[in-house]
Amino acid sequence: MNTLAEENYLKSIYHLSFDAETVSTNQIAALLNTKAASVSDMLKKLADKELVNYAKYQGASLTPAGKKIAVSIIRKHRLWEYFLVEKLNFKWDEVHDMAEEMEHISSTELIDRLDKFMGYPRRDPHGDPIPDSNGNFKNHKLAPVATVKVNASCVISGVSDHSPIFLQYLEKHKLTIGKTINVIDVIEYDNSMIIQTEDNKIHISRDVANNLLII
Amino acid sequence: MNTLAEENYLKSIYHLSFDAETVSTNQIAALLNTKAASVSDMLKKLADKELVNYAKYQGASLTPAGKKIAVSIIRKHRLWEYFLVEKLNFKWDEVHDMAEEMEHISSTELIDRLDKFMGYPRRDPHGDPIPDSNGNFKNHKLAPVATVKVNASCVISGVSDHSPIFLQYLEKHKLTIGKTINVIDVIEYDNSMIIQTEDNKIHISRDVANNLLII
DNA sequence: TAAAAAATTTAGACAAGTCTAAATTTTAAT
DNA sequence: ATTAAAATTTAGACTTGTCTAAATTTTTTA
Ligand SMILES: [Mn+2]
Ligand SMILES: [Mn+2]
Ligand SMILES: [Mn+2]
Ligand SMILES: [Mn+2]
Repeated sequence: MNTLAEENYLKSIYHLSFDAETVSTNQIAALLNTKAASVSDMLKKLADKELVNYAKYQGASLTPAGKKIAVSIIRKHRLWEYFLVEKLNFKWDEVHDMAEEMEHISSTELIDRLDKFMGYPRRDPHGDPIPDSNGNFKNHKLAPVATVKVNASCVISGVSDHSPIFLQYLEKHKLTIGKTINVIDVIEYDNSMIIQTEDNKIHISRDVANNLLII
Repeated sequence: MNTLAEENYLKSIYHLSFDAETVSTNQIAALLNTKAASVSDMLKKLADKELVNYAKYQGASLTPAGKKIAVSIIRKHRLWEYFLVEKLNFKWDEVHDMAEEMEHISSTELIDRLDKFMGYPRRDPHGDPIPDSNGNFKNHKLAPVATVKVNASCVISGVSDHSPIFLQYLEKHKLTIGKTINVIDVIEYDNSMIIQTEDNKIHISRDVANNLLII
């Protein structure tokens, strides 16, 4: 149906569309580790296939057809990540690259059966919502810990950086999905924070506070 | 490491090597649904990478390195087929094409964990042996039902045609792996056979008798 | 609002993998 | 041992996806 490259472009545009109406060539290039020239070529092709809306120099957005494909890839990615963690006992920092390959297995029957096999999980190991077989899911934006006021409590619900190094850091400090934390203090100088977790009190940098998401 | 195309060529050469020492360009082309010219190009490339032994016009064979890759692809293919049938409840005639995609998921850690998750199965849904994580397995050639003498009994242990149409035919007549059959009669005119299964007596054509394997 | 900077597109090239048609080599048949 | 047929390889072209360098457009800045 669509090539692996096309699927990856659609997925990238979808993820980038979370913040902005329209997505720029350079944003896509940065996310996919390609060059802007390559992105221009691909946007032309995807526009021909009516999977993206694209006007030269004006950025791109997904058409409904393109969005549908993007969501189906994301569904597959997250279900495979869940499988790898829950059934094969991988850690949450180990599964992303494997899922990047597995999300391109084409059969939707396969992914629907996998979904059933696992009991229709709602969220992947990183707290991200899993679209159902119709592509429906709530994708509400979570707030970073950085926005929490002193003395307020909240529950860790996601991450905006999925890199192994960050996930390992969180794991080490037991800052995992579902844990409740309380903000003790914010150091104004560098915006770092002292937080009380269920397990201990720790000092997190501004970067960590920005990439750790809460409800 | 190796491209998808390279992996498919290596796997084809491996399968074809079962019957002959060296494999011809046309045999590979037929199996892969490509043209002989494409095969010549690829054999040159694989010879450069020292994955096949290749002398122009003389056919090809796998080097130890090429064989190792081929076996690892076959291991993945068969483990995924087992997963699809045993965990996701697909039928044996539905899984081959999905496994053709899944066998190219690169992680060996993933496939080793999948193997463990399923309890180290020895054979795939079609009776083919599954190589262990070191690539070791017994691949002894099974005899077709066609070679069984009248009145002899045997156990169905494999198939040499994996097409859905053939597998569905076998399923319909309960000629599945593990079933015992007894040859009642052979019709000399067309080499068809009357066989007694655990369930009923049926008349199978020469083609069926050639593609159904027994121990 | 005109020049400078940044972003984007176009032009031209390349690698992988495939194809058709033509040339070459091997094998089979007289 | 020639010739005919079959198998295989080479030549040249095409597609997808990528890149660098140059040209163009948009956005910033002063
Ligand atoms: Mn991921
Ligand atoms: Mn995830
Ligand atoms: Mn198969
Ligand atoms: Mn099989």
